[in-house]
Amino acid sequence: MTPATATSEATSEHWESSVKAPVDNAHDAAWQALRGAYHLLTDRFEKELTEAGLPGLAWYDVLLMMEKTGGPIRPKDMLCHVSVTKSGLTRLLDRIEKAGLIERSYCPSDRRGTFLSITDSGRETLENMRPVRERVFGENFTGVLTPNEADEVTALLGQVRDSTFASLSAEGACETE
Amino acid sequence: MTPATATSEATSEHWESSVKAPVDNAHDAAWQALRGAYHLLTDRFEKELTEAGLPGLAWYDVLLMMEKTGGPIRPKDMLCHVSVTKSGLTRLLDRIEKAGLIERSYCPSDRRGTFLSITDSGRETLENMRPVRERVFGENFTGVLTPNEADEVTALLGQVRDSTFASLSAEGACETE
DNA sequence: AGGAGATAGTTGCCTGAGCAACCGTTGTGG
DNA sequence: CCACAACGGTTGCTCAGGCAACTATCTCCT
Repeated sequence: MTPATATSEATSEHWESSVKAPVDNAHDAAWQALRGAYHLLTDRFEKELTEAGLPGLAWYDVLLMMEKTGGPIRPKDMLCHVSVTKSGLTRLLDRIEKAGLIERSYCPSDRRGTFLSITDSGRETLENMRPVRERVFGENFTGVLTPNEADEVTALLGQVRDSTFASLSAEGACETE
Repeated sequence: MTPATATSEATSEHWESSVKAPVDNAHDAAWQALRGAYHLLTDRFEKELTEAGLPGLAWYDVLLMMEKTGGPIRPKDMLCHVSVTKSGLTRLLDRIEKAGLIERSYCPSDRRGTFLSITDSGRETLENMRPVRERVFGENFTGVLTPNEADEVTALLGQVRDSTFASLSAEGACETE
């Protein structure tokens, strides 16, 4: 993640005591739960993606996004959805392109820009990852929260997200336009 | 971390039909909210810590933990609370020690081990970070969620966390080869 | 007691990513 | 039409962090 990324050593047993770490108030407990849920789940997902042949979570995000949009997409429009800087994105795309999962081409409407398209190989790879996603999230997320509970999470954390996003935007952190 | 408010109108001009790709179900929305809330909040916190003079979030975690435990603590007992590997921790502690915020000494009961203690300078630094923490979390977490809502978050995400933790722990038996 | 493992911590090597400087392009005001 | 700012993307530099190998110690089992 940020640097919240793949770890094989730092998972499992290391989280044990953190799981039951005593907290002094409701908000701390909520933060602990949020943090733990996020880290454990992404760690597991990334780990299983890697085992299935996809180097990292960011690759999955990129491929998924490109499949969703359907047509060519430009790096600058990806920046809001992937949590890397633009230089990081350039190199991430370098790697993914080198692996043959996406292609770069010239953007006709803006000669500064680049068009990215997913290749057949990329689509296939993404398809291969679907069961992984379904397994992991099915076991630890979809299967754990009822749809109503999921809606609650969305409502509660959506507030946090939007509030924080507003704070950050006010400081000029991440312009999404 | 896909802020719902983010817009990519540059692309929608070309691909308006497919770009929106709204989240298809309750669980995806919940995951998006979780991810967004976590990333945005930690990014903001880390950024403000840095501005206040503390290089990173991990430094804060380490100092906070050392203050909480009071006495000397060993690196291995820290691994559960900081999400880094042991080698990463070694070097993180190197840096923090070099900055004079903690001290290493020999562990009398186990000659392999190390004792870590927080210095006065470290305590002071941590103290200086408290207002930062209170401001950020006050604005974007504590102030956004009522105590009852925080409890809900704890209950819901606690399930996810524990379930995922269980899956990871049982990884030895459950292989995907 | 003694040897086979496990454990705590450190280190070498390498990759991934942020920052800042840069280049070519686009857009804007005069 | 031109000068100049803003933008999209890439690259050099640097650093944090993971993995694997290593050392020194401890633990357990016979």
